[in-house]
Amino acid sequence: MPKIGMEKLRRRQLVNATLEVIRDHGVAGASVSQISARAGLANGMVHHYFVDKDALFEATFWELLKRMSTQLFALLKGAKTPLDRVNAFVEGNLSSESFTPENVAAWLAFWAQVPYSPKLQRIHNIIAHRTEAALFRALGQIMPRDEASRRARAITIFIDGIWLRAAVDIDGMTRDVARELAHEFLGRQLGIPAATCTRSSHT
Amino acid sequence: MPKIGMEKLRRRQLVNATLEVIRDHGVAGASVSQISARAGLANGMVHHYFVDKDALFEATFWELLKRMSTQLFALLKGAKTPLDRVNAFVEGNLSSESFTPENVAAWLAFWAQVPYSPKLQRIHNIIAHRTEAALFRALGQIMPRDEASRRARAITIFIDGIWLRAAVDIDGMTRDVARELAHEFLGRQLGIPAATCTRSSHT
Amino acid sequence: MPKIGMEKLRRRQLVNATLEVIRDHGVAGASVSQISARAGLANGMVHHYFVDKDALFEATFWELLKRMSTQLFALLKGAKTPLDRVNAFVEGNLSSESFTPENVAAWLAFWAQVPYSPKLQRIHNIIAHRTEAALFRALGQIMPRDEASRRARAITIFIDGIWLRAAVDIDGMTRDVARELAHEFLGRQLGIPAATCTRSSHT
Amino acid sequence: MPKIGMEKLRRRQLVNATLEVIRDHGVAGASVSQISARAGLANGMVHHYFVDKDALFEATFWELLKRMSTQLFALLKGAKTPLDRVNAFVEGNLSSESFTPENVAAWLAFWAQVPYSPKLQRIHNIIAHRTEAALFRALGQIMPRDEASRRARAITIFIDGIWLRAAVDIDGMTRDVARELAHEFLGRQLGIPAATCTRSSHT
DNA sequence: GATGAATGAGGGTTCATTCAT
DNA sequence: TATGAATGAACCCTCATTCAT
Repeated sequence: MPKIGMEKLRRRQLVNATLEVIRDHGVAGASVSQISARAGLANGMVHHYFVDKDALFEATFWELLKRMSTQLFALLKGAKTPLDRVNAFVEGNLSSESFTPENVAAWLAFWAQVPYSPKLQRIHNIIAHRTEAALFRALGQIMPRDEASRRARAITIFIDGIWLRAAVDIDGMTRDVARELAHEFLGRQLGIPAATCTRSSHT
Repeated sequence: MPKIGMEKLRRRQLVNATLEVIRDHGVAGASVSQISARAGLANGMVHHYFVDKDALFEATFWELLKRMSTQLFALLKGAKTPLDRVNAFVEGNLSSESFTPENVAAWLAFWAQVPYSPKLQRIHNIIAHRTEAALFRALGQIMPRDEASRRARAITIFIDGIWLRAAVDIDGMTRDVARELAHEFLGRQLGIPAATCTRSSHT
Repeated sequence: MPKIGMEKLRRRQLVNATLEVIRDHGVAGASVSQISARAGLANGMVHHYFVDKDALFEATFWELLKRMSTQLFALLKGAKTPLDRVNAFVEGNLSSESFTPENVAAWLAFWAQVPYSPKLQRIHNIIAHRTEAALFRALGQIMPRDEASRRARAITIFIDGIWLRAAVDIDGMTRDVARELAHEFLGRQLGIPAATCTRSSHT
Repeated sequence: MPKIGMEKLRRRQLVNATLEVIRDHGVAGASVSQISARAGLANGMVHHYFVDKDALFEATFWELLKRMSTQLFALLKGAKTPLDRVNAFVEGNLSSESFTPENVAAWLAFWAQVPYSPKLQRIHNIIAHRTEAALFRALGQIMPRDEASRRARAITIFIDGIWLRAAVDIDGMTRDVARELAHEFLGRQLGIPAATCTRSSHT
């Protein structure tokens, strides 16, 4: 009998190792040898479980987005009012599970690759659309549709900006600072004092 | 006889070629041979005028940021009122000289490298600080200092978000769309209807 | 309980798979994984039944030569006159069991390896000698010994040439063409019109 | 000024090294590192002068065929009578320049690859056709066309058989033996005593 | 100043082989 | 017996960098 159930474990190991290596050394430093070493596995294992280095990176991208959207949609589910849902959006995008140095670094790295990889582009489009749509639905209940659309866009852009900033200024852009900035921004977008919004946050 | 003035020309050629190659193939594809080929020069020229590939990239990052701030500070100079200056800030960051596919792509690429390169980090810090300070000075004339500081930060974050979006969605984020988004955002930040702000824009 | 008689079956499976893979992808493409996959077995089975990949190839070479000589010696046995035996020699070497794309491809592949593998060399020598000796004995009954020796050599060389041609020109060198060529050649070697020889062919 | 005219030299070095390595270790052992080491060059030089390992092998195949046909067509040119030309064909194919262990080994190696490489197949077809046509033209002057065609085929097959034999039995199949065999065969094909033919040989 | 030949480390990948199950 | 997970050497190839010219 062969070792069973290794696949899932190994794939997770490798994906996690990829995220760690990217965080520590950037995409340029994320070689197959570095990654497998970090995972505590032999060089060849990468190709035992992934057809390609690209496939590993793709899987890592998916994992990254799963981490983010899992949290996001969980919070969205628990939200009662439209306003709650909008707040959940911000909190989900800046939760302690999502907004980690690891995720931030990898996210930026992948983002920079998107224009040159049809595969990543596709994944990115799916997620970006899905996420913005969730926000749009929430906003659509408290304002006209086209207004909601424009505000949703602005909000996601701002949050992207926060992530971007966090990548280069990990000390200045802590999670708390990020959330404060986001909620204040949200308040202005919705015409509500920031304090009110922030109060409803949790985590 | 040594050709005088070649150095400046060659360096510019190589820097421009670097930007073009990054735009077309990403950082990963920006090899020394690709770059020198694009510049119409021999392979070895890169190391004749730069100690390193890193040095070339450094120079390219400088050039990139120079392109952006040149326009910005020119517009700032021409601005009369504080509000003009704030608008100039947005226009400068989204001018037709700055906001090109080439610059956007390279900017994101370098941004992703910043955390792993002290040199790039240093450059990035200098420029980021200088830019945000300019905005802060303008805002400081129409609101309290700490308020101005926070708003300046929010505005730069939002503009970064726009650039980021442009990098992956070059069709959806044209310069016109970008400017509209930025001015509307500005209006909310300053408590002024967007239309008013936008009207004062030029270029 | 150990399944009895598995060994023989498995070895045959693997040897056959090797021949098929070589036919389809060449020796270069005949990796252990390819072969075991083709045999419908797990990767590790090869080393369960053979010490080496080399050992598997060795066994495959034996099988190949066995296929060829089995047919040959069966036909020789049934031959009555010396001339029958000579004809049987040609027919045996070009029988429908021997002269298959699979065998031809593998035969050439192994032949090319012979000079670099003592093991294969030994096998090749044994078979080559045994085969040529059989032909020599038949010819020895109708001509002087040294004449018989030289003719035997020429005939085997010609038949090898036919196999070679078949390997690269499978369409031009069908079995029928091959047999016609061989019999005509035989006729000239024996000073007999080809037609006479050919007439005695069967299969 | 760069080192000029290196290309031709380097390519020749690499091609020769390839032939030597194939002779000594077989195709399987002809790795890029082995080849460049044998050529006294760095590993990377192969890809400086050839796009591929395949391209190097292709060039080597061409060189091989050039070596053979150069000699062949030189001899053909010097031949006066049709019979001379036929003899020249044999001598050309077994000349001391062509019929070397190096060439024999490489030729067999390439031949074994032909069925799996369209490129090699094409090259092979060109040469095979050209060579057989030369022989056919010579024979066509002393016998009916269809007869000439069949004999030409038989002769080339026999010579291929000799080369094949030489690959595995370098001691038994010296050039002298090969020539004797070929001329005797030729004699039978043309209905002329071998001695007559052989006498006209040189080198 | 300028070329591109040359180097060798490191990249991703394949593969024969071993071994725990 | 049989599996396929695991290893690590070796493969082909790319690349930044150096250097003779």
